[in-house]
Amino acid sequence: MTRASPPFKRILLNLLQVPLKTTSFTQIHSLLFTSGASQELSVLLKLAEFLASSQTPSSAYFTLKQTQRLPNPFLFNTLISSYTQSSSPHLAFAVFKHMVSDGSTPDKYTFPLVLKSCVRFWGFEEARQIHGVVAKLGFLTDLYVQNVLIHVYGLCGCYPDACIMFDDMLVRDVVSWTCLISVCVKGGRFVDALTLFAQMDVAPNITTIVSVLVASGRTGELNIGRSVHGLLLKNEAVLGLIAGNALLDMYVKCERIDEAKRMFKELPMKDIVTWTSIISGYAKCGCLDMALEIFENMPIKNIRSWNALIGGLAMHGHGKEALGYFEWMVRTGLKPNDVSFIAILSACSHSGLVEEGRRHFASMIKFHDLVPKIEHYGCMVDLLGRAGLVEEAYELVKTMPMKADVLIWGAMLSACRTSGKTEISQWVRDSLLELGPSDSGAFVLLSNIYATNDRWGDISRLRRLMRKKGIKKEPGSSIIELDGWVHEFLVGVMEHHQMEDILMVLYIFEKQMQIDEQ
DNA sequence: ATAGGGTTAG
Repeated sequence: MTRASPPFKRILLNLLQVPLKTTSFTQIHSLLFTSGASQELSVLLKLAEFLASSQTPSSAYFTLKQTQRLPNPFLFNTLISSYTQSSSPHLAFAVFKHMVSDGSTPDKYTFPLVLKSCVRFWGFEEARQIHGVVAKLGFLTDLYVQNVLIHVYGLCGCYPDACIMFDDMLVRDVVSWTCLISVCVKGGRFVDALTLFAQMDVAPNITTIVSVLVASGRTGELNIGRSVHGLLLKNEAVLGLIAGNALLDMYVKCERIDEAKRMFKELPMKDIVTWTSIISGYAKCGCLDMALEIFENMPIKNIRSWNALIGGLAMHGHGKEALGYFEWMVRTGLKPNDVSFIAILSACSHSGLVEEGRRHFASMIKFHDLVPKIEHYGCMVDLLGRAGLVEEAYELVKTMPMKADVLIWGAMLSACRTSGKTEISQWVRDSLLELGPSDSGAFVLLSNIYATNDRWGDISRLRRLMRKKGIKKEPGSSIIELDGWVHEFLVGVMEHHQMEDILMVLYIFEKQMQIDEQ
């Protein structure tokens, strides 16, 4: 018998569906060979998936290898992709290592699959090694491989490498551009994302547009967001869930609640993301009643929906209510995350609830298994500072496990201003200066903090300080030299000519956009 | 058989 009979094949496939004990697996395994089913591709693919769910990479690898006279990359690729989707994605890399050291040559499909696993386990070093193998085996010119390398490097915290990949490419397609743009967005480089979009020389598709909408929202570039919206309308794009949500959230982030409301009404599909987004919109503009109403009518609520509501209450000084909803959320069995704690700590801070703030901060570690990040320390410093407890804030900054950043120093500085503790205040100023010229971005941030608080005196003092320290950048802007011309870019604001570039791109691609969303 | 997208806090 060279081929398995159809019923037998079906039985095997069904057996491979369920988790098995080792003994029954051994029996199936021998049946595979004696029946000839090991020649059936569909059975082998199921076998690969099954192995990934139950065996170590090396035993899975060698089992699959046994089924073939020559190593078959296709089967190993399936194994890699199954491990990538599992809860232990780094095992995909282990399979890859076996392939390479065992002489089973990877093919062009292997690299994107194994690189994708690196994104899931933050494997920058592994990605580099794979990159080396890619180069050695001559796959560096493969567009898929190049694109996924941009993506992996960008998401594993190595943005410069992603840029190098992108710059070195001779041919870039829409995915190449979209990869880099989305990497920028994920890393908070929103202006860079928009600048890249303005330089695109291929038509964007809906995936590109989604990233651009996020970037427009986060930079508050309503004009770009609106133009992108216009482009979608002109293309008669049927908005899918993701694009619709991105558009809605762009209006929310640009604080255009009326437009967001209209979008919300018109969206053909809504899910938990849509609801959360509109709540945060109502969160933000002070329409707490509307936010509450939507929240209560939501069919499903996740941690982000609760955080949006609690954060909104906190933002508008309803500290007690925010805490109430927090307790309620915990009672429903949802686990608060780090953002939940930023929301309630800032609620305590704005409402002067010192004792509650201290208690919740302590409970993060004790009861919720969370490690406070610098933002949480920042909230606490702010809370203590506002309550006039400068000494305690000072102790906290001294004992916290990480280096203080400019926001912490900013909170300390305002605490000192009202307390008159000159000794601590001097220490804060000295520490701030130690951040040094490399941290000129920090000064810009600080000057923004001052600016929003109408503290222009502080700003001019800060500028003097920066000049004295040899920090060249003026706060609030950065200078870039291009083709011998010096352009000054305002922080967080697009330059006029950049804006025009983007509108031009939108115009050019008006009729070329590939609407690939159903 | 391989690549890219949305929501929370400050």
